[in-house]
Amino acid sequence: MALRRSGTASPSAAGAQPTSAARRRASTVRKPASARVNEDEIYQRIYAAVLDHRLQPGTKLKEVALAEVFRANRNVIRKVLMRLAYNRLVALRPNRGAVVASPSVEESRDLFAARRAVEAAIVDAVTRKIAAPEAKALRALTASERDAYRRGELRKALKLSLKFHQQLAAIAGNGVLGEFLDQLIARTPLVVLAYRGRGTDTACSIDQHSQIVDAIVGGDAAKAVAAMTSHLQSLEDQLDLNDNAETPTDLGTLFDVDED
Amino acid sequence: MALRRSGTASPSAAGAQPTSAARRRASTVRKPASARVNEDEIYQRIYAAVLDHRLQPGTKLKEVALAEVFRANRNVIRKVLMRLAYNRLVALRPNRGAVVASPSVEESRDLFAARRAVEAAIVDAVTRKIAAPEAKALRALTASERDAYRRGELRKALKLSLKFHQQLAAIAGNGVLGEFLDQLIARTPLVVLAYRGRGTDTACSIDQHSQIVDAIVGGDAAKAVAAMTSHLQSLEDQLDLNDNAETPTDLGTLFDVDED
DNA sequence: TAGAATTATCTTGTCAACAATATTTTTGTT
DNA sequence: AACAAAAATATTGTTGACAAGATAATTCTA
Repeated sequence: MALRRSGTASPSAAGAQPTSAARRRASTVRKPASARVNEDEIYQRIYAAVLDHRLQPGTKLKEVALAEVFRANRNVIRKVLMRLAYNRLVALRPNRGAVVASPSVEESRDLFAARRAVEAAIVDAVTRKIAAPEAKALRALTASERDAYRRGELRKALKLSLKFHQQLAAIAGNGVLGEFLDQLIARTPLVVLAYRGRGTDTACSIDQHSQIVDAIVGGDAAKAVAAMTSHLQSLEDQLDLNDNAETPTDLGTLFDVDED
Repeated sequence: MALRRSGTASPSAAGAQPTSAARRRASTVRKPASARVNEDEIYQRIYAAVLDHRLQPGTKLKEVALAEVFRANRNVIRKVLMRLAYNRLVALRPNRGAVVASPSVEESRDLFAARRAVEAAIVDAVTRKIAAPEAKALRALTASERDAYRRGELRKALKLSLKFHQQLAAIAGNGVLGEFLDQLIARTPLVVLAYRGRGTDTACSIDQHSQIVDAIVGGDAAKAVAAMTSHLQSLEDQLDLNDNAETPTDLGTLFDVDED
């Protein structure tokens, strides 16, 4: 039997085996199928929402609600939630659904300790194998990072800061450590968000990045590792242990999906 | 006291209760639905099959076949495959299904390098915070490990060897690093299997474990880290770069599910 | 007969209904 | 009125069917 490429024909004309009671929704409202969002975009959207503080820790992420918002199937939502759970951005409780993760103090400390371990190894490897063009690229990266910060483009500066760490991992060339760093980077913002002190800003990190590059191009692996370690330590030191108030957000029109 | 994480680090739902309505299949299949395997067990079963060389790298893992073998739904199989893919034991190609992963030489090297980085950090932390009872437990572990090896119980010895590394992670108390180690440990056997030289055995590792413990209880962090690093290095050095022949196995009665 | 295009089959991806569990609301008792 | 039990609702988990895509087989042409 040939497969018909008949697009999205409505299955109302299925006269052969209408055994199921699926036709109850046959005459229901038909949304003009505006913007169907695919899996990766849903992931990014929810992730960004968590990072933008629009979804606070503890917020329940109900499958049907998300499915309706993104015009996606519940199956897709479920997959996305599993991915988010894998990165510890949401907690998946059996039979009780998903909630935005609220990392504990201990977990936060562990996270930074892990970053120190992983990024120390990365910097060590980079120092041993870096070539001239790569060093130049690192310099350019820190330069544009500083530039963005001076212009007040904090969002861009933060993005470039992330890219700096990822670029180091790329130069190191260890795929496994690179994956680990990706995981750590994905989890870090939630921790920072949960425990940041009021007066915190990311100013200092830029100079520290430059110092790391200096040590790397200088060929001093121990110094480079130390620079990276203290950099991450200073980031952790900016964190606080105050109460994290929970004000459960409604996720109705939270995502700016064009809802007609 | 050992803080014990859940066996394999996985964000998936753990509580699968067999309270399902299995009676509905009474008329469909002639045989009375013998052994329905739950998600975790399926994971372990496939994982063991990969490690036991019954499923060679490159073997396609078809969803329906697995579902029939394990008397499970395709959805469950899919979830298991996602977990396996997350641990890089299978490769998940879009629209083309899952195959048992065949780690490259480069990936294998990266894996061991990552293990050195992660376990170095673990050993360092252990050395700084270890207490008397924990040290005693480590001693006992290496002792029983040596015992098992001398008795020729290689399987048990290998298991205890794994436990040694995990025990260190537990003592270190860093959950994030512990998760990473779990991932690395899960991936290691496949690499060893793919690239092991013929004359390789795990004899030497036992003495090295003792040396690591010696350095730890001696309070010499640098020495302990060096011992762990060289231990892992020696494991990697036993690997080979020969051709890995692929003889695709049929997964028919490969799993010893009681198929009546 | 070899190779390419087409058809057929197989496999994964998507979907909506159904079942089971958790949560909320209501009702009854003290 | 407050607490507890029970019903009602809501949410997650599971299942089978259908659609889309990929692989294998076949046919057609040179």
